[in-house]
Amino acid sequence: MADFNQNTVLEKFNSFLKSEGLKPTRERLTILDEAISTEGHFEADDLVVILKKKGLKSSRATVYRTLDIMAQAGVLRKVCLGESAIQFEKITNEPRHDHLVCTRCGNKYEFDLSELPALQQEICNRFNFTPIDYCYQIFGFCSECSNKTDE
Amino acid sequence: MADFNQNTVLEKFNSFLKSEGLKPTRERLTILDEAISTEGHFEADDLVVILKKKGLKSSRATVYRTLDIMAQAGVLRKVCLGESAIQFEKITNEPRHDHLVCTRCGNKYEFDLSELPALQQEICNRFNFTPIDYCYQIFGFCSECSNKTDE
DNA sequence: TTGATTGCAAATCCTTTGCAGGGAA
DNA sequence: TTCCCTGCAAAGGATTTGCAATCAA
Repeated sequence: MADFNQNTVLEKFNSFLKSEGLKPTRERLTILDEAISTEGHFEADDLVVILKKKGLKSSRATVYRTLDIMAQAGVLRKVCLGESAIQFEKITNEPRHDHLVCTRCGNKYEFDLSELPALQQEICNRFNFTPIDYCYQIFGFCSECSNKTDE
Repeated sequence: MADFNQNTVLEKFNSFLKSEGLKPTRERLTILDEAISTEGHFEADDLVVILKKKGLKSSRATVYRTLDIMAQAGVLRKVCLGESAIQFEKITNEPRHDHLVCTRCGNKYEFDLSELPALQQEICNRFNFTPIDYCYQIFGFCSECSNKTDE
């Protein structure tokens, strides 16, 4: 189970829906549930497949539409990890981690740069910018792949 | 004109081509030239349009293929700025800047976080990871758009 | 009832690919 | 001659959209 309060997430989602005049339909709640019980990253199509496998019908269009709403609601965030499809991950209360992405084997390694929030806030202050989210990845070769390098 | 040595870039590109057994064709050099004389970000299609406007014919396929080679050669880098198309920007010797992206109006603001390289290197050392490039953006509302916020 | 929501299929957008003709060594 | 390159058009993958039927308040 998730390491953060699912009820809080549900409330957050519901209150966002209400504030936007949207309805908490069965499809939306099912997709929310599946999305936040997924560890790590996933893309829209992964969810379509999982839901289908579980016999919970939700059209691809609805999944896309709902993921978008969840991102706006601050329940999920979009991450760019060099894949062609958009990756999503749930937003938790844990300290935010970012990723080292090996461009050779595709493996991803999480790291936690504790200094980043403060530095980031400083920049935003300077620009009078209200940060909502950020995206930070380092691309390169992981230790295994560095050794295979033939140059 | 660019604020870095174009000859160096040309040499870099040419030597990459040679090392890969590729030819410095007229099309490739034209595309290189146009790409590195573009300030800021652009996407593949922008270049197609510009080249067409200048009467320099280059098919869309060749532009895509060449931009990819340039990225491999370390002449351009791909940036993810929340657009649907891949954005490119030239790699210069100037200190690397990153972006604040306003998700409301789409404006982008450059910032320079001087502490980042050292922190990043520290992380890479810890993972024995060889960094090639990174991607860092902060999304939110710019000062103008914050004021318009209706919530 | 009324407006929001869904699923489907078609449409779009960005990017890649297959292939035949053209070009440089 | 032998590869490498190009342009074209078709294919591809991800995402969005139009619309009629359906659902929730």
